[in-house]
Amino acid sequence: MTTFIELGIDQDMVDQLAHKGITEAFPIQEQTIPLALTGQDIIGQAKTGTGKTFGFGLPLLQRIGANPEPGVQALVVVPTRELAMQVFEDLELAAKGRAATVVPIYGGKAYEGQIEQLKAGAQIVVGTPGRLLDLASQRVLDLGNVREMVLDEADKMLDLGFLADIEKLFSKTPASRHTMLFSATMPGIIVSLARRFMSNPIHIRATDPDEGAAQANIEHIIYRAHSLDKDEVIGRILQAEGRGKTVIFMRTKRAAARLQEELTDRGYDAAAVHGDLGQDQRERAMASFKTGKKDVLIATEVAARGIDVDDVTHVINHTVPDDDKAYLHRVGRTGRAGRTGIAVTFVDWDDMHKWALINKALDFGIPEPVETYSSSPHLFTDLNIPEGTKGRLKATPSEGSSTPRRAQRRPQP
DNA sequence: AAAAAAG
Repeated sequence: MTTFIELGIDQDMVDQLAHKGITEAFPIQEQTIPLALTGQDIIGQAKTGTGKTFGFGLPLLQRIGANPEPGVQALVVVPTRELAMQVFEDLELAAKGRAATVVPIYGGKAYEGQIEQLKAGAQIVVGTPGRLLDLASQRVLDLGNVREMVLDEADKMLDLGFLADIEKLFSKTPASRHTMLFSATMPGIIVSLARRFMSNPIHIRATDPDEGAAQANIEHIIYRAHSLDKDEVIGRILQAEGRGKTVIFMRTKRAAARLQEELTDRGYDAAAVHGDLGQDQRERAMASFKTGKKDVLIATEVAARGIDVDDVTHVINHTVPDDDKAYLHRVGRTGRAGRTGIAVTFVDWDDMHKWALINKALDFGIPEPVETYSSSPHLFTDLNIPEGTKGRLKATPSEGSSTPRRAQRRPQP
């Protein structure tokens, strides 16, 4: 085991982490922190839930120093507002004993408070591209003195939807800056593209090369969906013994809103987060899920990346995600920090090909879908969820019934 | 094609 002290992190930050029970460095942290401290540009790749945030966050904070001059010197860019909040909170925790201040900058919020914090001299900014550029063009955010720049979920940030904004942000910072890119997924084409913004980057992969792309501690269960009632199966999963928090991913905002209504009707108090909601609603939903006030979160792709919630035991893909990367990020909301998790994916008839591509890319080795599959070693048939298998799923009296069963509220622990 | 990200 390696301690953060051994990696070169200052005692005050180590103490703050220790208060939260974080004492041992993850492999990605062991590998990136010493290099990042020297100013080496880094592309850091490690599986979901294995400590990437502190892998860049600790060296970033340390290089900014405990008593930096006022003014923005570090910029962390992320793809969603909720992830901005979360990374902000992580950095703020580590920097608690320092004069350096961290500020979250993202849309959907009043400008006033953000502008005030910047004017007050905040040194470290965590934000989403739109609002960052907005404030930069208003001359409220000066990126001319940025020494440290990070793209979290870097492959997403360099994807078509974000690339133009990211280029603008880079162009407003000094070329001499220290640059770090982190993600669980880093396609070769993105790595090549990334070099344009970096100087002699080292690509660090904290993964066993022959281990496969998926998290080993997540069990993948694949249901052929065209002959089953998804609501029925979801109802059973929500009653599964030992179920903790559950995230249900939907393809569209409308579908997410509809399922929330449906589950509410059936007695499940589910939170929902998607882009049709106001920012205050989004934040309330995330908060109630994090605290456990609600243990089901219905989400669009907005919650697929980076979001770190303790005790998420199940992820349900209501439809097949776009590609293998999207699949990995979504299911990576469970099985974090060494825990185990279960990922259930419904494959509609129209999505069979999409699933086959994901199956191939991730090397799951699940045969061509004929019935219903689990990644291993269990082979399931439609709706025939084996009773007592690993105690994961509870058989229900309505099995085989054609009328949708009214789900019962799960007994509170 | 949808979602995300400024308003």
